[in-house]
Amino acid sequence: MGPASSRTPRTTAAPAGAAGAEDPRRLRAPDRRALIARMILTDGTVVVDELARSLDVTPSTIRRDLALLTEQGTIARTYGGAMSASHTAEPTLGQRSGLAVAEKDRIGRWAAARIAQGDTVILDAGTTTGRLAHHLRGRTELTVITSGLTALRELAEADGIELITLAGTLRHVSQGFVGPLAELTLTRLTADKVFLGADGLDAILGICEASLQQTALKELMARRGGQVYVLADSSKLGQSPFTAWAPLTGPWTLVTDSGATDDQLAPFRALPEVDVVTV
Amino acid sequence: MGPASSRTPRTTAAPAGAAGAEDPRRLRAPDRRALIARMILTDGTVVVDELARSLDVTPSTIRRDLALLTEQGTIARTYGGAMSASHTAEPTLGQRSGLAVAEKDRIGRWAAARIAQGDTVILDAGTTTGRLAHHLRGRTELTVITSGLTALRELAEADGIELITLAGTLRHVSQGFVGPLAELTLTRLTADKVFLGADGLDAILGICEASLQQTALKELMARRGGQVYVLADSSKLGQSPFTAWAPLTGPWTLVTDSGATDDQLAPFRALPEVDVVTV
DNA sequence: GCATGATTGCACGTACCACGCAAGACTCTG
DNA sequence: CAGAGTCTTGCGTGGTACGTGCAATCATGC
Repeated sequence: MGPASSRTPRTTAAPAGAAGAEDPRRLRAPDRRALIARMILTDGTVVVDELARSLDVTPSTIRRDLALLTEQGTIARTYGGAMSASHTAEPTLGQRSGLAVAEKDRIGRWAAARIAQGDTVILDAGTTTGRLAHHLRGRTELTVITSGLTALRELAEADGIELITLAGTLRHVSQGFVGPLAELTLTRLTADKVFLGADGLDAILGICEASLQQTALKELMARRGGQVYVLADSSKLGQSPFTAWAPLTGPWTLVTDSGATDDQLAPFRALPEVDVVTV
Repeated sequence: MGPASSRTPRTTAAPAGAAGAEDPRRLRAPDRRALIARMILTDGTVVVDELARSLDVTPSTIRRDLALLTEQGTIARTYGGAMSASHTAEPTLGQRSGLAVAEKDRIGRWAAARIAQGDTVILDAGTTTGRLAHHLRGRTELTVITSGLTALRELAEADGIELITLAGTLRHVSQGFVGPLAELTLTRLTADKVFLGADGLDAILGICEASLQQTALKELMARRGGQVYVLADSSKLGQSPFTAWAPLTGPWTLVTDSGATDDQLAPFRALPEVDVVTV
């Protein structure tokens, strides 16, 4: 069409109706974006063309807005529009959980593969067990008992999973529930498999944590489950950052990443009751 | 890597391992679709081209699969791929939280103002109590006991608040914990104030919920707290959407929005032990 | 009142998508 | 064991949405 047609359409009448009343002032950009975000949050889904019509801007502008909101993490684009996006924002979570994301994810994936249909499992609090929980989404006929808010978040929408939380007081730093109430709840439950996290791990001393509340709970968890798995990326092995310890008595399996050195693994391999797995 | 490789990749080796054995038979269509569905549920997001490569079929086939799954409601298409669609299809919490947001927020704000420093409060599950929790962020010297995941999320990072969760099984639709474990935990706790939500509210019958587990827990909560507040926007008053009821025996306070009609409020005002507040 | 920055509409090239068609694979039946 | 029917897949075509550069317009601050 007219290449010189740069005539401002700004004051032209709106395409649909409202012939007499010209638009006094449209929504400003930030307000419009906020409105779009709210529409998506409440309606769940929006369509680009409809937004363009109802807000009286071109689809290009809507696309730009949606791109902005997407980058911001509020929403997710679909083919002709956008939708709400609560649990798609992985990069933020990944960044926050910080170190060794890939390793934790590999460990979590391997552990998830150990869990069979019909199993009841206990998931400790922590980012690694959170990754494990992530890989359980979509599974069915599974009972998950957890004291971790991360795992809880991952599985909150997983309809196929029976999700049981322990009671307790929230440790904000570790996003997990601890204390007498958590232990009380555990006395009413057992599980097929237990997956424990660790701030530090020593072959003789066991699991190292920042507080006795945490170690006490881990000890109890280990006793309430059949098989015990300790998920710890290689940066944790041989470390003792704190002074509270949870000794591991029965047989258990150490799951770590392939970045672990032989020096790190040797003390664990020397133990007869410990199985060592690197992924 | 194949540049213009339109050669049938049918017999190319599988990407991982099994070098010698040529692919005897790829995944069957239903299996492939189930696998795609699970990948989307666990990973949150997939890309058409990657799926095509990893499953060794053309993008067309993947698109067809995704179209099928979309129609089935399992997933949602995005521009170059697909993502999980848990809340778009289902009228669970997403839509419900969309209703009367402003009212719920006003009610939550008012309730938050009732809570003093040093208080211990019980927060029921639900969106309205979630708003209440939202307005407690930043407060200090406060103990919050809750059975709701929404409140838990709001206060997970609130360092100043001692946050205690009840144990229990998660009801995915209401995002709250219920069951014997929740009740067990409550027997170890009391609070100064209790804030209950409601799916429906009747002056005589009490609080209406979808399950007896919920009503049983609400009853117990009411008994474990000093003052009892029921937070219910005006759309809930006089409604009985379900058949499970939690009667309210002692004195309590109804907190609703100013949209409530006199007809709705009259039955409650007639009760001597009930205080009615509109915000 | 003027300059600067943000915002918007338009145009263009690219990528993705839906549909139809024909060949191949699998299953069921006689 | 053979043949027919059904399902599935790969490819081609037309259509649509997408993202971005560019120029004009509007809002804001001095």
